[in-house]
Amino acid sequence: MKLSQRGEYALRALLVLGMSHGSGVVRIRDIAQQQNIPRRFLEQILNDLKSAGFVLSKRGVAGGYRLQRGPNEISLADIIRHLEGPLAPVGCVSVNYYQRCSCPDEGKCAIRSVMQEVRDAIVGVLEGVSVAHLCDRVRDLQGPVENPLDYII
Amino acid sequence: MKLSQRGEYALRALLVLGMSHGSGVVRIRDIAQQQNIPRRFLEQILNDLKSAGFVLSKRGVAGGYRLQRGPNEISLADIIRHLEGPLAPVGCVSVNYYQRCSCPDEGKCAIRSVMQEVRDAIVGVLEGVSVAHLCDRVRDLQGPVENPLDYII
DNA sequence: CGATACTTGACTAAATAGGTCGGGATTCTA
DNA sequence: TAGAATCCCGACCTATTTAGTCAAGTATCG
Repeated sequence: MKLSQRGEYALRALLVLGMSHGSGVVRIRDIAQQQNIPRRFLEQILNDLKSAGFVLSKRGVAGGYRLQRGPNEISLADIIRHLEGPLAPVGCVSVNYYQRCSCPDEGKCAIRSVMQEVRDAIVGVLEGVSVAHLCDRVRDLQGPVENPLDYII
Repeated sequence: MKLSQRGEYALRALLVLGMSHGSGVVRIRDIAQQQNIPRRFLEQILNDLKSAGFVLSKRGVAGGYRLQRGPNEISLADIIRHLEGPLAPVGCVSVNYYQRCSCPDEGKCAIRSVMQEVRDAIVGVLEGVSVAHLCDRVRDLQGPVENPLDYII
């Protein structure tokens, strides 16, 4: 599992939305400026997150984005699976994106058995962390601030 | 950490060499045929593994490849790091390929702290498995066979 | 109406993945 | 000592992915 730039931007954006969850929508421009993400690119990313059901948008003058579900209902595993595809290092041990490999018998493949362990280790971490958890970590690592947008993400 | 085709081929080749460690060299052609790897591509890969110090080669008529160090001295982490670069999902938590990211304070970055855990989980598995371990697994999963090249890898 | 935001789809440049190919250098053996 | 077998090396190629950019359109608010 490798996190692309796009993926990192998406996580940051979702974390921003998580931090200001409950207080209306946040504009693309604000997220982009604060997080130093190319605005046009972020538009594309948020659009994707929208059609995947992670966020909702509101158009027009007071428009912007907010989380669709509660921050505690979105795990990093879900997000990253949508953005980057399989969490597993090889297709033949992926649960959600399984792909048969060329070896004659998967049950007897030693490499596969190791990769299985790697997958489990990765998934174990990412399934256990939700956007809400991430927000908690932010608040733990930094003190309280006035504006949710002032947190370093 | 994602394993490319090239990386998978390399692991398979090293495992073949591990299985026949101690009984001379193995020809590229044999590995390629048995493992169904394009021969020319495998040449390239083994060459790379050679200059990285994982294998030795012998030229000429009875030539071929063998492991340079003992199978128990080569961890999957070492191999994959050489082949694919960082094991970590993002550069800013990589020990061997560290790369600063754009966030203003790494110590306060919540995303980074999660990625750190993912990295540790991955490395924990891969550092703990050597080529010798892989060979053991092969022998465990399959019975004993006459020719080391007959193992399914 | 007009300014402000999101929406949609097309486009592009650069890097990476997965190979292929030709010919050269060694080494064994007859 | 010729010739066959084997590894060695660098160049090349095509398709896909990555990281964006851009123009024009649609909804919303005051």
